[in-house]
Amino acid sequence: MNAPTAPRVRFAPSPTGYLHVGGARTALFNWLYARSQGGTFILRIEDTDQERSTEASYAAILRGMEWLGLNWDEGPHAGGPCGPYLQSERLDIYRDHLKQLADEGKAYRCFCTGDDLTAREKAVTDAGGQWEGYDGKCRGLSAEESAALVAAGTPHAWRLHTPAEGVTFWYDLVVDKREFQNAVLVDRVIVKADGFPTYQFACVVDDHLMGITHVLRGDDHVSNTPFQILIYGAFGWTPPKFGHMPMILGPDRKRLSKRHGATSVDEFATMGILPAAMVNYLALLGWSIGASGDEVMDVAAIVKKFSLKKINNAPAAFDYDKLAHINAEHIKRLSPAQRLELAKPIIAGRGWAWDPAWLVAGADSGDAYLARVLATLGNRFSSLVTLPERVGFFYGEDFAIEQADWDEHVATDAARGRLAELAGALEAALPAGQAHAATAFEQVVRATAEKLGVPAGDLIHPCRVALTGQTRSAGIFEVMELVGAPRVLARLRRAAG
RNA sequence: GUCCCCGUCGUCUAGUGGUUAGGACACCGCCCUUUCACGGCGGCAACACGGGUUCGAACCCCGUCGGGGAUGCCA
Repeated sequence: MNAPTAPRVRFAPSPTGYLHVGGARTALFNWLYARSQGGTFILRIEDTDQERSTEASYAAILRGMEWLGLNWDEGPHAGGPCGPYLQSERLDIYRDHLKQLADEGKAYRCFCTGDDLTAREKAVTDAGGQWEGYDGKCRGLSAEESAALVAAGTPHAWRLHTPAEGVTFWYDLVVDKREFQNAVLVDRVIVKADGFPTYQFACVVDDHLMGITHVLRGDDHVSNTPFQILIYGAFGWTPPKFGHMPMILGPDRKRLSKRHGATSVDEFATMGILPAAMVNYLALLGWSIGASGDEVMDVAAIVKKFSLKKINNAPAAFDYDKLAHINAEHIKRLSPAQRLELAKPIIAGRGWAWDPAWLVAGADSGDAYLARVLATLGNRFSSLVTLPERVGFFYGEDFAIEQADWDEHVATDAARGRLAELAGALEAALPAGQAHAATAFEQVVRATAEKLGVPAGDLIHPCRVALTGQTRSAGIFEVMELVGAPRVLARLRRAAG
């Protein structure tokens, strides 16, 4: 019986932008595979594009990975036996490997410039032909011609000799057998004129040297795979297993872009999405937990259930509504203490602070007060971004007032009269200078309604708008208790005009 | 254009020859209720189309259409 070797997988982003959802999903699935199989997850930075790679992007990617909780066993900062993990620091390795292929006649110098290529392409298409990629012009250069050009200082790239016939295929982890006619593959560049390897070359060399066993990547890489398999073949290496995951599309099933809304994990973070919710939603995109089971899962549950077999093979549309739902479910499952930690910086960020003069029993500190506020919210606390507007009226007098609600419920003679009546009753019934419980407020409100001969609701609704500025809030008596009698009276009188 | 992949409610999906085609999000209605939310109950809504194969197709085959990807000295 063969002991299965622990898989080694990697996420290999290029630092040319923020960590977007597609990349995050790819990273997540690799991470999930490693964690579920007891394997190793490697982070490798593919910064071989000198033009586009930036420090800021590099930092953004690491930040995004950390935010999502996708820790890597080998990679930047973590180190590891196969480093360095930045391709720009592995140039000598690629050079040595290129030399091997060159010596064996498997790679050749190409002196064509980009302009040469576009000119030839234009010539072909103008003649009504079909340009099918590099035409192999420099493949036929003799050693002497090549040497002469080099001696003259002509810049050149290196291309791989690819076979003109036959097929290249592999058994994909997601879509079963995939095959390409070698005839459609062209001699692509493996080392650029600036001496840097192309993605195709660096990726293969590194995956091999780093012992990668499974390459899980986006479906947009499918057409790169046969060429890369040819590179493995040129070295005499055994390719890893490949799995190509479906793309993530925008809600309109077009390529996901900024115009659809947030696309970077940073943006989701500022939108108040919890990392656990983001991971949960991303896991649900293109993967299914099977016939039964709760879709709302923490990371441990996802790791436990994860299986490559359940990866879908059709592109999936990103649904912001469902993400919001998953996020709300995660918030709902948080303990009061966890919610408090989540809310504290948001409240502090607004400059809001508790004041003992509010006379709220049991709230003898900012944390204790906020904890009680959050308790009244209950499941209404479903989004980090809407939290301030939900609790603003607990922290000051300049809370937002819904004008339409105010006009309808407060700004009428009848309502004003009732509110004035209620204010008077509260003042008379509730001793000043001390805290009062919700039940005490309720008693007075109901008694006043009875005295006025109106349904309690006729007093409650104007009250809610007067106290909170909105028609929606937690139970109004709990609100009164936490706003505290002094402020309740002030607001009622202000509303009563 | 060429090559590759995909095609179940609007969306994410379950389903691998026989199901009243299931769940979730969204949407609608009812209940609960001092409002909102939560919760509960119910509803709307799908096998892209056309041919086969088969006693029987969402499931297998072919074609069409539709969507996506690739076609770089980007990754």
